[in-house]
Amino acid sequence: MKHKGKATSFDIAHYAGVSQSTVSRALRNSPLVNEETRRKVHEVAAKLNYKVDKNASNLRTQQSSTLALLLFEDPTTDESKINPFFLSMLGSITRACAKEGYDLLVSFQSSSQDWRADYEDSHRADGIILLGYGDYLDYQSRLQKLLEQDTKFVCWGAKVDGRPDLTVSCDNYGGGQLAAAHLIEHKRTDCAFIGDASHHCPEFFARYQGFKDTFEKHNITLSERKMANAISTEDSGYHATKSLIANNIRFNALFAASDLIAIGAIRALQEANIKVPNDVRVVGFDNIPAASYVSPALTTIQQNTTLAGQMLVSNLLNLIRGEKVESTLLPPNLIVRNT
Amino acid sequence: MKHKGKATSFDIAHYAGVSQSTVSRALRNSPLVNEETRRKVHEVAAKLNYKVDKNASNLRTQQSSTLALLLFEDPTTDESKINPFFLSMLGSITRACAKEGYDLLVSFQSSSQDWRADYEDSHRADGIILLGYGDYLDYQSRLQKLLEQDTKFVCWGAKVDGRPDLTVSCDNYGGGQLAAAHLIEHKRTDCAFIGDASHHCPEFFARYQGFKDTFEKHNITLSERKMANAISTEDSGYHATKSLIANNIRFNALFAASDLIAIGAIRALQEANIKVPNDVRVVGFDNIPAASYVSPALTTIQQNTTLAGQMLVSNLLNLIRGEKVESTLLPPNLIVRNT
DNA sequence: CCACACTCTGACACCGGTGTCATAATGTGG
DNA sequence: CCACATTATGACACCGGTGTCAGAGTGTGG
Repeated sequence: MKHKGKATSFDIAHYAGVSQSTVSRALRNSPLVNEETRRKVHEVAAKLNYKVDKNASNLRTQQSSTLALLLFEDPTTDESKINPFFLSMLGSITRACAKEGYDLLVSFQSSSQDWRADYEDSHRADGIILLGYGDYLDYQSRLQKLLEQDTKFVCWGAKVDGRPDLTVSCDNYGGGQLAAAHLIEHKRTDCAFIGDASHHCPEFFARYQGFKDTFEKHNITLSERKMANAISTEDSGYHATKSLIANNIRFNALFAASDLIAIGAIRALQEANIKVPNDVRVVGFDNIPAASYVSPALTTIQQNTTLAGQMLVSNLLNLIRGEKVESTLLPPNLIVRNT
Repeated sequence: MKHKGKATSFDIAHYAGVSQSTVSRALRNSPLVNEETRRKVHEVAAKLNYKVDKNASNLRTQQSSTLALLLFEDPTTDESKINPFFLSMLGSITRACAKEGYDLLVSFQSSSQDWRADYEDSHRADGIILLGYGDYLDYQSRLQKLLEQDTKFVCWGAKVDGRPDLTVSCDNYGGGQLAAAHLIEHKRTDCAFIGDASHHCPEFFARYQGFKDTFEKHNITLSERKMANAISTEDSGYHATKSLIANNIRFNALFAASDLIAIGAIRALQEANIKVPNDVRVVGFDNIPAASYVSPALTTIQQNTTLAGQMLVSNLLNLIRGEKVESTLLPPNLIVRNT
């Protein structure tokens, strides 16, 4: 019963004394096959350590039980450090896939290069999940191309008007509102914002809008001067905050568009001998693992990554199955810690 | 020239006015095909947005240009937080795969459940990378089974004597030596160790051994009492350190088996009003991204994840190609920060 | 002009499954 | 006992490529 190479369904058929067709049916528990034959086949298959050849199976059925994840990195980020928020997402997406019986192909994309978005074209994956902040070079036109090719995909991130793709995202606007309400409650109305309030990054923009609008509802106008641009890295947050301080701009609260930015901001504040939270309260966004490790522990707006991963996967699967799917907005959550 | 469904090589053949065989050859730039035909075929293929069907191709060639990554989680860790060190590894492995033209299938394994290690059996992947700390339930016997099946795989982690698998690992023993040398240099010889010095986690054990041996070379014996067990989480490090303090155990330096443990330890020290690094110097292990964010920034032993990822992938590929491969030991690196 | 090498192309089997169709075996009612 | 439904099985085409082999077409030397 020893073999060279992997066993095929023909081997099983031979040893079980049935035809290969029957083996195939038996292994997939088709009701067409007799209970006893089924048992016999399963038994032989187990003994030979037989596994269905996915390539053959996929080829025939024209589907792969595999999803592809394209992770877009912040172009300026150094290559060994990946945004921890996306890593959390990756974890939950993997798990969600596994739960649905799908495998996951992971690819990190440098947005500068050509996308490696041909997983579906080449029948490697049934659908694609796009993960990344911001609006990359040619993002729109590339999405358009995916749509034209009738590729099944879902995006993580802000729903942009006029972009007809299916998205799952955190309610960034609502998160901004939560942050504002929290600071107002603590009478900190002289606020700085570190992030990017332009349209480059729709997520950051929405967070800022929700933040600003809430203040305005309380008849407080945020000063344009107290804003600094930053991308989602610790370093960028540090330098942006540093430049505010250097320009002698004062504030008693700071809202950062992401936790990494917030962590960098806190470093800059502490270096300038500004006490957190006594002098300046800080609120971040994402609730990355490190947020609870830094000291003082970061107050932040949590995105529910577990749920997000599940929604991305289940929306994508529904799309693949041809069901009607709507873009999904997930509620954020204020986590009050020590800043 | 508009099609329903995806184009096949027959479609290309039809439009290019050649046979399907020639299309296949032309697309793979076989020297057998005439330059002009080659160009023509490529042109038509591009126009039809043709992509080779990987399933068909893999089925025929019996290889998948895909590697699988099995990530074993610390069983006690809450599901949304994954050890950041492994996430860094994941990033570098992805990149290394891409560079070699391989795709990567990612799977998170709960070690309690059955391994999902049949990627090779089912021809989904040409080889497997195993990533995880420690010696899990049935780890040995499962590896044995992989070996018997002649599955190609490499492991990250300590080389355990008598385990005939191919590994890539950081020189954990050497890292422990570095940590010890650093502390001795600063005259901190009254050291605590937080981790697991038993054999449960061979990586942690090797780190401790290198640490201890270096002290002994300086005629200093580490007190068994100043050790506490912890798994690689912030929380575990916190509680372990807390219990040392509660037992009135004093020390002026602390070596943590991982950065997460170190970060938890620092929190416990600070809560007990013990100053870091003035009262207690702390050295971690891994150099996870958060290590540089926490304050004071963590002094730690760096593992070169970029190189590690590359070595895992290239060793595995060599193994697949049937070349002779040796287990690889990577040199660690002391990163001095503020603890 | 023929033998032979060389270049390029097409026909065809093949990879290992899945789905369809035909059919053998058995049971059931009239 | 025959007509017919029901159940279980095998034969076979098929998915879309790749590799082998045979042969057409052209060139070169004797």
